[in-house]
Amino acid sequence: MVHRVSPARQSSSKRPALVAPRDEAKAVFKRAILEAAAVVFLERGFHAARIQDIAERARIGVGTVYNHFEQKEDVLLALLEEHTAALVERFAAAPGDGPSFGARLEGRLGRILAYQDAHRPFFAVVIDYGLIGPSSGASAMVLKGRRPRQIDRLRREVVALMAEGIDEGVLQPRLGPLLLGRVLVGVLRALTQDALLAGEGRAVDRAADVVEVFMKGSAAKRSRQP
Amino acid sequence: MVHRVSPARQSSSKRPALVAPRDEAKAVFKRAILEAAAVVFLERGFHAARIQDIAERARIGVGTVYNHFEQKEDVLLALLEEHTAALVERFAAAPGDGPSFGARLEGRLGRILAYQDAHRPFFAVVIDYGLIGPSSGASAMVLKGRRPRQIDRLRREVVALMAEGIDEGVLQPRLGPLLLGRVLVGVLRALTQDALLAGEGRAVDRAADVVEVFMKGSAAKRSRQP
Amino acid sequence: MVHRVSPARQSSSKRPALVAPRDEAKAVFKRAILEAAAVVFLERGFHAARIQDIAERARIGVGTVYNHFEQKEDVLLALLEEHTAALVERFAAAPGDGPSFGARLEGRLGRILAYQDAHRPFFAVVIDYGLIGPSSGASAMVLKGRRPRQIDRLRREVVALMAEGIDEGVLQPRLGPLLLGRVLVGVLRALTQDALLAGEGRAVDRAADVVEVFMKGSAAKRSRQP
Amino acid sequence: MVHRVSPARQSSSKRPALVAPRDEAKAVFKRAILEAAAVVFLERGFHAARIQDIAERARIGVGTVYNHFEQKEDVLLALLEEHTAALVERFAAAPGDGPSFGARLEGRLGRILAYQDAHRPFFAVVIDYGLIGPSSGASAMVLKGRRPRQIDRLRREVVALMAEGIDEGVLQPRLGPLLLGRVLVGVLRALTQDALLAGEGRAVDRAADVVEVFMKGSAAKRSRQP
DNA sequence: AATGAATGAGACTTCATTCAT
DNA sequence: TATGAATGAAGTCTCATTCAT
Repeated sequence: MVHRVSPARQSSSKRPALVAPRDEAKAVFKRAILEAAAVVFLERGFHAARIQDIAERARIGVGTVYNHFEQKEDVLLALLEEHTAALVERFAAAPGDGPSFGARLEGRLGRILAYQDAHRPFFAVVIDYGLIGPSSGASAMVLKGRRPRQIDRLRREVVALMAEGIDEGVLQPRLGPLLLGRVLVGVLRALTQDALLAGEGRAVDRAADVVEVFMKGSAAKRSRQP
Repeated sequence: MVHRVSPARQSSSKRPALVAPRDEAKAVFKRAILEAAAVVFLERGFHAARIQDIAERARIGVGTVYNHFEQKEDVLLALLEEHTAALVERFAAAPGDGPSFGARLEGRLGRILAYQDAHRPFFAVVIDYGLIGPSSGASAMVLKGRRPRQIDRLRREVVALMAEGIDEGVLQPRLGPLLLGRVLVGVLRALTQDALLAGEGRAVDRAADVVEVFMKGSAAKRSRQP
Repeated sequence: MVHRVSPARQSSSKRPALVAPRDEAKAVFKRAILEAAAVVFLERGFHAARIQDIAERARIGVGTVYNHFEQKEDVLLALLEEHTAALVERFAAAPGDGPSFGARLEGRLGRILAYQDAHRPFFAVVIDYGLIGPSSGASAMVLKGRRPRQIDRLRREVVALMAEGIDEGVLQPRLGPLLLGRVLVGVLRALTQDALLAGEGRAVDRAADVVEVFMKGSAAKRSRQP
Repeated sequence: MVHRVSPARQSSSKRPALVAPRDEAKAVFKRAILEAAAVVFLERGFHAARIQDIAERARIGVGTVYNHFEQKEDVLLALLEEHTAALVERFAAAPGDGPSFGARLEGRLGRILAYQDAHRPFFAVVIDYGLIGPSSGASAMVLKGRRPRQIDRLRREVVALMAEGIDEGVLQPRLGPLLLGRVLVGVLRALTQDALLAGEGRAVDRAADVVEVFMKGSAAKRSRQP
């Protein structure tokens, strides 16, 4: 019966001590749980993932997980919310993104993919459960009625960007922004997923490919992009 | 203890009575189970799907499922194999498919999507577990070591077609046939999935869109498509 | 779906046609079931023995078993009753058995062991469930409240014989007839069981050993046997 | 959902507090499970014994049984191993056992029977499954391939002792040590089993009877024991 | 009458969740 | 507060029994 003081920290906290030590410790545990959960959910899926698997990977006890989350479902939800919030942030337009739609898209996607590289296990989970909507009935079932707030935001951002593209005459209007968003995610998934699974290469290096395939594929008929 | 003579038949058998009654009955039950299973797997995912759900939807007893399949896993496997075999058949080149790569692709995809319209619940399952490979760790986990034969075949066919496209100079070689295959499936999924979930429209009507988006998106640099 | 006319007969009926053919056929099935059941009960025990195992070994359908016996338990009961009746018959005193207690015992046991050789699988079952009483709580549980009539008779016969031995001054009175009966069965089991399991040798050849060991072991203190 | 602190303790622990409390608690539960299991296996046999029966008798939850044993089968195995180890210990020759074979045998058996009195339910189980080998096909089936180590040891000890008796000229060589061992166990079982089932008397008081019956029954022809 | 597929009660086993330490 | 053993609800699977053929 080992009483560990703190969970395993692969990336130890580099946060300035602005937080009360107690809360910081709390945050450390929460982070460790979520990191472990991302890996386990990815490897086994939500249902096959046992709380014990998560606890073991986080090097903490099962009971501790329940000190931070009410139910298993909440771990997934927290995972989605936390990281999706980060994605929303990165997907926002940035000053240096260039004027053309393609350049803007590449900038935004690039930041997302950089984040993906830093948090691979999570990303696979988020693609499955959110991003543009649950990718399967199974995923939807796990979330039951709950609509994670950040995921909704991210989806709206993606759709809004697609609408921009249509308005600017670069994306073909026929498919509509929602479907275009799905196509974008489909291409993204296709081109970055194997890297994820195989564990080689960087997703961010595929940003240009994703943009090119998506843009050409979804270009408006007489697309003239300078 | 009610002894039902036959399971629910949503689409009653239109087969001529060329088969021995007993064997026919057996086939009827098996089919009913697989049809029910496709729906339940789609709605809840493999893990959350209870044998009882499947049995209830097929209007049979729980034990009956086990008269036809050794384990729950085998139901999924049989489902994948049976329908994927049909997909392989439809994905084969057909005489009237037209000469250009695009025309051939559209013909092949069209037949697949027509099949999808006839067997919607199944298709979502096959996309998740197979088509071009398990779409998530969860899916891979369910199949454990087992590699469904037909799914392997279908994947090889898709990849081979992509290779043809590259050889003919219509698809860009940089991504390679496997990645191109993933892109195709990604686009297919994106453009037909909502129809599946919403239950409206026909997937087959999207064939042209899928082909267009994919072909343009994956076109070789100096592609000259008449 | 094969419709067999009659079950496997290892030892086909050598009975004169004194019985109505219909009843004869019925008896043939019943016998086949009991023979198969003896083997299966021996190999796996009552609980682990599936009706299907019995049916398969008898080369008949499961349903047929239920045409002859109401429940699984009744198969065991019938098995015990039928063969135990035969044992009771053979255990009865016979004219040519010799005058001394030892000679009489050897005669009686010899006939029992000869029967055992002809019906090995059954004998192991009867030792477990009856002979002198259920040999374990498990066996008693299977029989629930039911006390097979013939087994009770056999037990009474054994005990009566032991009482004779005591009365004649050859068996020591201290243990009492019931315990002596148990000792006899214990020795019998010990000396014939391995032959049963290994399948070699004849139990009947052990009769003299059983009698010798039992008689010497249970002899009255100043036993003077001519 | 009641959380009991400790299982029923019929014989509360008389151990000095030398052990860490947690480990002690663990041992308490394991012991309670094994004690309960011995009774239930005795009363109903392995197959008819439900985990729930064992849990109820131990006054613990069903799941708790699985915290201590992987499968039902392992409960039986642990039961056999633990107690058989104790039997092996007691069956070993002891300094004060007297010189003659009979005296030595009586000493050894006496210790075994004293143990039996202290652990009646278990003893019946061990006679059924082990001691000198599985007493029925059913018992052998339950153990599948597994050969409990301690039971093998005990059997070897018994056989070795029989061989000693033969070598010393007190036991008749014709039957051989294995068969003699079986006879010994058969007599033992016969003379102590009813006490077990009826719950009256002490097995240890039968030691002399067992030895006498066995020794006289299995004596070498011209046995002259000083 | 024989057959074997259908049936569902019931048993084993897993695992989310609780709570004494 | 962290811990991990205890708990029982729930799911998979088996198999005695029924009954349409």
